[in-house]
Amino acid sequence: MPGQPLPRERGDALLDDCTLNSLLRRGVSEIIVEQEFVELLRSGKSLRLKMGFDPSRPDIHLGHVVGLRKLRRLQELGHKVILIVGDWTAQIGDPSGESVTRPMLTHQEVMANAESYMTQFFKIVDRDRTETILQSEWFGKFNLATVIDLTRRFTLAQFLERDDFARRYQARRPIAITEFLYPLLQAYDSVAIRSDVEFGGTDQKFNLLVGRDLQSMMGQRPQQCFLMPLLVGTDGVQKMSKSLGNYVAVDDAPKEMFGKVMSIGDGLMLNYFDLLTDAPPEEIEEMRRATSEGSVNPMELKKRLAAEITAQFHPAKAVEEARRHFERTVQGREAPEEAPEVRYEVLGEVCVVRSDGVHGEEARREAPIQGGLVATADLIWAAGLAKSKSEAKRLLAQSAVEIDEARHTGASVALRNGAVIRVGRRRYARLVEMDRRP
RNA sequence: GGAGGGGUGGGUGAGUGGUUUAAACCACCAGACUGUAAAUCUGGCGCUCGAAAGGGCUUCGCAGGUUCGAAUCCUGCCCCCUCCA
Repeated sequence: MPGQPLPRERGDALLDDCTLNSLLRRGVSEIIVEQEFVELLRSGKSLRLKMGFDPSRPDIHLGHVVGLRKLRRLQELGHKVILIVGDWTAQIGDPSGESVTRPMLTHQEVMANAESYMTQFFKIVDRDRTETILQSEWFGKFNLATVIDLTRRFTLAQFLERDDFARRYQARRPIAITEFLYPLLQAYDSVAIRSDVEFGGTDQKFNLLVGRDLQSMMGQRPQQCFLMPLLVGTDGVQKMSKSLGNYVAVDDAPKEMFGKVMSIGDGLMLNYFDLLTDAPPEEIEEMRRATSEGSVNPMELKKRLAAEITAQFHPAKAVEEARRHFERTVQGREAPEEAPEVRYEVLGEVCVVRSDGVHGEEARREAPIQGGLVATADLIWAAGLAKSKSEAKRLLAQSAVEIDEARHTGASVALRNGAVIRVGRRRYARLVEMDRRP
């Protein structure tokens, strides 16, 4: 139940062995230092849990959710999340992505991105137990002297230990000097907010450790580093990331979310159950057995997974709709209950089509009409179902086009108000003549 | 400052004058199959004109040049890497 405020009582009593065990094991890659972390939890003190984000990438996907769920659990135990808006680090670019130099963001853009990030963030994490701070609160006061003081504390050799840097250096790829500043700034954040525990994916290990070191250099108790496994993306190979296009966004519409989860390989399913749902371990074990025995259809399990994940971000009704939509269009190969509408009007020899297009932008395109028939490829392109006319022709040749549930390969077709065009498995458009509803 | 190496399609990466819209692999798209948008197999994967056959244009960091013809040769510029100082 996302967004629901939590009961206020502190949770020493809640910290039984079972809770603790799941906290330390499930969806965790490594805790540095685990023993200290457990002691902190048991101390009854409300901990300051640090989580940073880069406002140049305001999108949250399931890969982030693994960690956010963990934060939520800890909030339930009475701890507090400190969310840092990385308005300075964003200007450097996290070296782990091997990113190209990024354009500097204006303050306005940063705030807009932060806003959008937070509405997604608070779908999982409790807003009332979160404090949000901008890095500029402390870095705004920095000057060259402070920066020099910071850089003096670490050596090149130490930084080249970092996996990303080491690999790039070995591969003779460029590393900008500013990139060395990234871990330093992130580390200083920990000092500034007196972090008790910092959270991040395993690729953040180095940055988190620098924070730990810097805190102790500056006379603070070093933070614990809580590292979470990187979620494998829908391609089943690489980590989930927006730039690789293998992600399921927290903001995805229910149908899309459900479908994307269904598209993961069967082998990835149990991993997702483990990291992204509350399914008890015994049940996951049971699923593992059932699938390897072949006594259950993996598709049924995956539907359950898709439903459970979608339900974390959408109302139950929408989840049911998404499931029906999937069963209808993908399994049943039928037209969806409602295809997106594309408006058209006939003006003499051309058919003018207005659509939002497959790529989002509003477009007004024309397809020629001859003897009452429209050129099919042009129509598909005009309706935004193909990127170019060439692509539309290719799709036609590959018999990927259906009009009113009948395969269509002809070069031209009669225009009909209310006709449903389908291209491939997922692209649909319903033709609606302007000022007339079917 | 000096010496050398390199920049190829969304990615990795072949290709050193013509058969190159550029191998191969990945990603992606489509079809077949499947009670999954899994897996597997097959095909496709610059734009444009054409019903089609086929034609035109555009592409190998950027800009010029040599040549009947250039990703490939020459010149200048930009960027990256290595070594020396």
